[in-house]
Amino acid sequence: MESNPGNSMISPIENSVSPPSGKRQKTLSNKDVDQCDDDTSHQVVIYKNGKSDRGLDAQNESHFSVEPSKPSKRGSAKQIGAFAVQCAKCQKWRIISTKEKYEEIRERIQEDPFFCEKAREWKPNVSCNDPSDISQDGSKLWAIDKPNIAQTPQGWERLIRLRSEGRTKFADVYYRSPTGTQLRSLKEVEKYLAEHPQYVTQGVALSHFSFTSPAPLQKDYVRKRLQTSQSGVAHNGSTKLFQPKEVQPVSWAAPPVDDDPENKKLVLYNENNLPEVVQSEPAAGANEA
DNA sequence: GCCACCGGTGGC
DNA sequence: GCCACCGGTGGC
Repeated sequence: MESNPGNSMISPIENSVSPPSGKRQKTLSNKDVDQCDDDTSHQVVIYKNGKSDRGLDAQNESHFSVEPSKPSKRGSAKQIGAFAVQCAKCQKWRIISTKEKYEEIRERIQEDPFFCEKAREWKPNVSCNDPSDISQDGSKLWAIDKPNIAQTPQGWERLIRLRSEGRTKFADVYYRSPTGTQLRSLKEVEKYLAEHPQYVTQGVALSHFSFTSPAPLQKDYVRKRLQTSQSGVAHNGSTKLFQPKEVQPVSWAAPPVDDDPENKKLVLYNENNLPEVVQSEPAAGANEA
């Protein structure tokens, strides 16, 4: 038995803001991604600088959609563009069709490793022989999600809101209750459930909630208290996209790091309006809507 | 007025 | 030192 489920999941996130006026000035350039932390192996993020998304592997983007349920009041919010999971066998990334499916997989990723075949539920003939659905080329913002996060209860929604670069935190996690109430901590959930016992009766429990947010691959996305380079890491935040080849094997995938409960999932963020996918290998069919 | 976004901080 | 929690507030 393979000692480790070693697959990770990621989810591309994109900036769904689609302001016609589009004056996004943040365009991180390629410096963003510096995946140093080799040991973490649990979080990755890629930021997409608005370049071209030429060879999009569209087939996925069409399905997924993390609809912002609300036209985002502030146009700056970045939204998750897609969710992906890494095959425990071939290490390739597969875009997961829906957020729900993603959460379902994430919840059991350790006991029930993900393999390309599983993606056939929404991508008919896919196998390990097919190219990865997305590649880490620095054109998107990536973040690794934590494993073992319970599936969001029916009727509820788990939201991840990214903060902008340079803030003190990477993202905020919220839950939206069936009645539309947004809750931002376990305490609030606890209180809410106490006030709405019907959900408890239905089986909703505190253990079904987790406010643990994904972490960015780009380590300096979040402002550090002191950016001294005390750890002689290879952290060269200058301009450079990390090289897919080199990087891939690192963190996220980390098949060998089985005991690391962390490294299981990833989330990918993207600042553009386009949903998805990087110009990875020309996957089969680029059928963009 | 509401709420998305942010920073501060107390507790671990 | 990290992160869960929460209050403040500016943009809409």
